Amino acid sequence: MTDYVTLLKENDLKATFQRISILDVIDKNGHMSVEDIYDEVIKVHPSISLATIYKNIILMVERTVLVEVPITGKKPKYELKKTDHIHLVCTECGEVEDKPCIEATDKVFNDLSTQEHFKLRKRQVNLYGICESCQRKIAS
Amino acid sequence: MTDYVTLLKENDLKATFQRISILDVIDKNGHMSVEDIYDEVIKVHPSISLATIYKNIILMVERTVLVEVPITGKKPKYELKKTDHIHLVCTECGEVEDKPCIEATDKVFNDLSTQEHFKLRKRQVNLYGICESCQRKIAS
DNA sequence: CTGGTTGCAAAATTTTTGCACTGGT
DNA sequence: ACCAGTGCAAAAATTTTGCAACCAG
Repeated sequence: MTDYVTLLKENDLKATFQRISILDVIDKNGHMSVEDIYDEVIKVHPSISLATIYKNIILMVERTVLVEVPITGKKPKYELKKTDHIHLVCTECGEVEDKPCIEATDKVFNDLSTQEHFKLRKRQVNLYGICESCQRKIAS
Repeated sequence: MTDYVTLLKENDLKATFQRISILDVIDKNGHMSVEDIYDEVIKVHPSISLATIYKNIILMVERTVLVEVPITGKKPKYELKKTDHIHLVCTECGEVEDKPCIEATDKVFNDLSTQEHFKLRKRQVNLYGICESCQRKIAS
């Protein structure tokens, strides 16, 4: 996915340089907080304002171009909308890695919802722990 | 669990009326934001300050007496530390319901972590949707 | 008693808003 | 050219901090 112009227009959003830049840095960096996004976008567009970042994130989340990923003890991060997946969150370095969903667990969650008469709309699985690279750093 | 005094002391926290009240309202109400907690505690302790709520939530989360539950698009909520469980989050009324974890999914998450050389510490499963009671309200 | 805790008020931080100007379509 | 979108500065909301008074152990 690199055609942000089309993506934006499909969602009735004008394809401004600011918006394209926001999508671009999120795509490159994976999972970013508002501050992270601002710090990166300002490099390619020095006059952008934080207010514009906020306004656009809110809009793009509403249109589900972006997805908010809430994380225990941290500011929420934002990622591009993609197929459902699991997050591995490293509590040492803060990195968030995506892993594909697993059919077995999806079925269990669907069954649980049915049983509870709960109309399931969205699954969110975060696994917190220490990533391989941080484990090495700690060991040494 | 009603012996908050012991719980606090076990965690090297003095058993003040403020802290006991915080634990008490969370136990009674289940999942609460900082504001929610303040609004309830002030009923039994009118002179409590928001700063005290903040300071104590931070402390109690550090000592894992409380657990932060981050929720998409909302302020985080806090719950008493208990055995692992799944959250059903109603996007209509905001209610959060606990459901026991399921061995099958836990095993899958453990296996995934092992395979990725990820040292798993904590699982967090939030299922977002519409609860039974809100479905009825919408239908009528 | 005494060190941890509280409550207040002030500061810092984060997020939202209003509005004149700009730029995409 | 029109109107959504931007950027600024100001306001609002949220969270943190410093400190004198207080109280649990």
